[in-house]
Amino acid sequence: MNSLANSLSISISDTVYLKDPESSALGRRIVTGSIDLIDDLGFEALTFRKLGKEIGSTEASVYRYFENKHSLLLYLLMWYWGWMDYRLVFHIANVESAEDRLRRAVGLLTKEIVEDSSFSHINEVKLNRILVSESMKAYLTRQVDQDNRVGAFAHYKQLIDRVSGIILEVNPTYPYPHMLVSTIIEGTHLQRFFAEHMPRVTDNHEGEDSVVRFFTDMAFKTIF
Amino acid sequence: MNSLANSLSISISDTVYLKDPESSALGRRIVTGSIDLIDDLGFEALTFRKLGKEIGSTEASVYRYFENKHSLLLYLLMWYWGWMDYRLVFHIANVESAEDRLRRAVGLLTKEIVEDSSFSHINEVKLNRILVSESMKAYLTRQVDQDNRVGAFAHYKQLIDRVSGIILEVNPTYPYPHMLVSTIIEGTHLQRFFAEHMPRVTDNHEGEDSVVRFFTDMAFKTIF
DNA sequence: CAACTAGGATAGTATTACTATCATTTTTGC
DNA sequence: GCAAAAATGATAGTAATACTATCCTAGTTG
Repeated sequence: MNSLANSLSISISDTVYLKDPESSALGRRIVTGSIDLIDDLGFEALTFRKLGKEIGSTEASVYRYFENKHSLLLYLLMWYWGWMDYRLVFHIANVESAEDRLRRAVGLLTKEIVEDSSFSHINEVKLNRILVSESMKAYLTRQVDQDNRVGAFAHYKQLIDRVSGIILEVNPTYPYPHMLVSTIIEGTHLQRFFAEHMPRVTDNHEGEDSVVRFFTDMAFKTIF
Repeated sequence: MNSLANSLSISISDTVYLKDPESSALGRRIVTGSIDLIDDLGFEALTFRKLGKEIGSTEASVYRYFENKHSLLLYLLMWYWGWMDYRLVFHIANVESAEDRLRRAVGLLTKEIVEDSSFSHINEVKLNRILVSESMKAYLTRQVDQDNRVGAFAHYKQLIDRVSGIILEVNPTYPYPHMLVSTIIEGTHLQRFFAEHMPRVTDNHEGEDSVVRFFTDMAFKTIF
């Protein structure tokens, strides 16, 4: 997977950045550094001043790449969903049975990412953790319609569409495939957050990944 | 329901406020005004300066009731979940069959609130809208453990426990009742948000409330 | 080698999130 | 009905944040 991945890049709408961070070493340091800092301090506590310092650059330079930290977060999420969609395509390639493909897809969406593929300057383990606690803040804003219009959620929607398509292959009459998939995706993040911070509103059984189990079981029971 | 409700108040942990807003006219205006303003502008754009102005008071006075706007949001959410829990208890009282109780509970958790019961200075329709777009921001923070420790999520957890209990009555061996209930609650908010802003990741069929249908169907298929 | 570009250094502005102080009004206890 | 206490208003001040602007220097490109 490594060598292929090296020659492959995830397309990000140029509306979320001022200058493509892939186009320079500084840009890549901004992305890498922002992931480290958000993972460390949380998105709210991130400032471009701190980020500049972290990567041995300045506030002003960071502003040349991203309009503000909201756009930077959109960039990271867009990368993540593009990456997930790409992983999904590989993960279900050449699997004959639609049911098997669905099972694999749900597994991919719900499993925690514990290993950095290190195929880029982006640490996917950290980015996955950021998704859990920060991704909802990216769309639960007053700007969501505008962000949506310029394509910030394109990969996210595409991924959901792709899995919905598999659901419809398994049962063409199931009426809520998109709702089911978006519930699984966001529900996974939420349950992982709860497991860590509010265990009383979730369930965690030893010897299994309860999040994967719950959502897989739920999906297969629901669609029939 | 009105007269009973008048003599009944929802208990809010005194750790989320500096001075009980129920204890004075100004306090109640702060609460009412904050709901109006958050509904209008969004939580992010709320400032205590604006809120003071809105209610014909001052920034400093608002600060005498709440340490900051995060605490104010916790207060509103705590009230909401206390109110929902209270409604739930009435809604399922004297219903014999556990399955019926569960059906009613899921209905209550997933239906939109369209009518202000006007049994207090709190507008429940607006508050419900605030829940949809802002509630997750209240716990997806770095402070969540501290907020949790001082009881900010007590009503929320109690409500989830209550519904989980009904699920276990219906099927005592179902292993993920809390996960299911919290998924339904938060999933409802998310799907309502998506319906308005990102329709491609949800499903909405005419002539029905698809959110209620989806989650009810999902719950009953899942627990067996 | 001239011109352009990227990035660094620094300073400045408006807004925000408070905190402090003091005057005034309202409430309460007697 | 009055003195003491509490609540609120008015105003000012501070530190941090989220930018914007300017200017300088080091590459890089043609």
